[in-house]
Amino acid sequence: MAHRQAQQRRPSIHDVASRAGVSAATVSKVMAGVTTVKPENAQRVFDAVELLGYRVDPLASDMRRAKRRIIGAIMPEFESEFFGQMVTQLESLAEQRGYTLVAASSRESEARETEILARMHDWRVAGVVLAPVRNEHGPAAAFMKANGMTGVLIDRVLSDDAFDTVSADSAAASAEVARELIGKGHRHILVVGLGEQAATVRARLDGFRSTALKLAPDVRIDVVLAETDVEPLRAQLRDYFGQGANGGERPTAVYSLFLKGTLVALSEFRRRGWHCPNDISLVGFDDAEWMQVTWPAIAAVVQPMRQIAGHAMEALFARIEGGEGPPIARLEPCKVLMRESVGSPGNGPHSGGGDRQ
Amino acid sequence: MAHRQAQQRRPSIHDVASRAGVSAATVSKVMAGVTTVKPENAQRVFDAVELLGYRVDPLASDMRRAKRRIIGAIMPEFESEFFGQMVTQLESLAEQRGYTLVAASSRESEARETEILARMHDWRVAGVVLAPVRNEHGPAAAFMKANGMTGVLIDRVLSDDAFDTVSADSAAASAEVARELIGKGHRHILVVGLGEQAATVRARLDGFRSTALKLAPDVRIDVVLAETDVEPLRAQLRDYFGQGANGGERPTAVYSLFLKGTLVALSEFRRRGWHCPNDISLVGFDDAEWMQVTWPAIAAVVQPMRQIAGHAMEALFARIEGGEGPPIARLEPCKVLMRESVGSPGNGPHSGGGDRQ
DNA sequence: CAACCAGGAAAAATCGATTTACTCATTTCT
DNA sequence: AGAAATGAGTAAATCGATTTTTCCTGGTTG
Repeated sequence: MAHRQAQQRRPSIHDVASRAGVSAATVSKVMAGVTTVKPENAQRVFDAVELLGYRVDPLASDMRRAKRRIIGAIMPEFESEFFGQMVTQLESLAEQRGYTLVAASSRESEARETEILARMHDWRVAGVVLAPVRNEHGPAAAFMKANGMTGVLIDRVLSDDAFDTVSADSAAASAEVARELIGKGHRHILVVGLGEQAATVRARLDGFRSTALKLAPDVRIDVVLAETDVEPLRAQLRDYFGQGANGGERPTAVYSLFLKGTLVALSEFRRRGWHCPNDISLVGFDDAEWMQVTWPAIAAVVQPMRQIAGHAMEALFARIEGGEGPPIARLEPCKVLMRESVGSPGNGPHSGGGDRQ
Repeated sequence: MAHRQAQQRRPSIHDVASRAGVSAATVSKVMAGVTTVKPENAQRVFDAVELLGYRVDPLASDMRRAKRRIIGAIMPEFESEFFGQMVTQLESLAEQRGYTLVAASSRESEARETEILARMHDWRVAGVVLAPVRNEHGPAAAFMKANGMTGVLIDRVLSDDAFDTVSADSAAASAEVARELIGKGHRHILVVGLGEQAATVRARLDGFRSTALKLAPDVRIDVVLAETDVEPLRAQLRDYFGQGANGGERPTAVYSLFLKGTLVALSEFRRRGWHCPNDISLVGFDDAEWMQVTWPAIAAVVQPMRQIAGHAMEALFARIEGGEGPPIARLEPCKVLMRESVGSPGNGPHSGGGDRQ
């Protein structure tokens, strides 16, 4: 597949040693930057390294250490902007410290999560950044505990008695969304969510509800929560709106607790010919690039991805380097971007069916 | 960080061997499924493995092989649906064959691409799936050749003299887009693209242009291509439309050759208050989930992600297992989804400025 | 009965580094 | 001056497997 010459075995530390006329141990020291090597010998090693194109084999190098310079990252998915950026960021941070990031997708399955973790344990990774499918009480975190693994939990977690956690301050952000919606005059709001078990769903729901009720005790908050998958949620939402249309009662705003919910809500509005914000307002947790170019632009809660990634890695490396002390639970503040999809109720023509296009 | 008991060293093959009263070599054979072991001894090994919770250390296991059971994947980014799905899929396929996938993002930089490749070479990966930033003629592919690495090139490539390639049939898809747009009556079309050097950009442009000209020799095709980044493209597009507005001439349709271009086009339409498809039609290369829930739904070319991933891995493993023969260039057919963002020119009110919302 | 063969398992070499223990020289200190 | 400390370097052990080589034990064969 390439030049035969290039095919031959890569030079090992011994090749360099013999070329430089020193022992392998000396070469190892030079490569590690130890200063107790005679400059003359160091130079000969450098020359040999240059000549042979020698590079340390990280795998062999890691063999002797109990913890290898590998960080594992487990995300529920790679397909969304949020987790895509997260992996990119984590990779970059790991790399800065000379570690290799091995990322895996649990594909929203707790079973897979534990499998992947077991495999990472086999690799004797130095640490793991786990974004659990549900929350900090799942089998994955238990596995990590039982096996004495070092790790940080992020995103769908609140706090844990064994691991540091870093997540967005969902409750505060949701409270702000409530303030905005109540402030605009909404008194009948639907909250849409997926995965009742996800730590963040409850935080978001509670944060929203408590603030909304405090500001407007007469507010009506309906909740549609699906357990596991998006399609059931779509069906539930269809039912919900079907009933509401019959009774004549319809919420004037929808708050979706997660990205796919925003998509489902939008597609349901579409189906019924409702337009934002005239017929109904919409805010979603999680921002995406497309949300600012559509008509209307979709209001969204922006998670501080970089802060989450940064603090997660900081906490992780502190533990890897032996940091003691009780686990720390961090909450990073979000930004709420109010865009055109939010208006005041009754401010536009309340169309019953599609009329545009 | 966990039970002290769990903290202790993991059992090695020797621990199993002594527990089972056999040699390490025998344990190794049992683990590898070699049949020349007395059933009685095999059973004792199994028992010891069970008792100690032994698992093979993949790193140590890979030490002696020239090629390790690791596949490297280098993508230009992780943030888009396309590459996110690609990584997920590749990971799954690698895993099926007992390999670990190590993914890295080149962040659209050729320099980083080569750095990552060098690091993967250090790891002595068995093979690499490279989605190059530009095309198959970059420094990364050259590095792979020079170092005798095994690999497959995907996505922004056409064919190569050293590596198998797998990509979407951009030209054919673009031809179909041309047929659709010409068929709807469009005779002034703007094509928007990024990265003139990307193999696919030229293929898409040529495929579109040749078919459009064949069907309607009088068609006017304008092209706005930015070299490297999205922001310059936005500026160029702004200029383009600014001039067109002065001359009174404006394209009736836009074909974006890549996802971000579709976003830029949409946001430019937004800025000018143009609506799809009444004021202008839009088709983009690359589909995304949100495109079918917006108003209008955005027409898009869907890349056969699973096929690309599947054939890439097939080709890669064939080479890893020593497959010979000239490199194969595969083109996978795309699907074109014509959605509401495409209409016939002059079919709706040609608004000069925003009038809705 | 010696020679040969085969099955099964153990011993030893290997992969490519790091780290420990030890050896000489020099210095430094008492 | 003699002991202790320091500097610079090497041989060998080690990490945890795999693979090659060697060895042993019966059984068969000439």
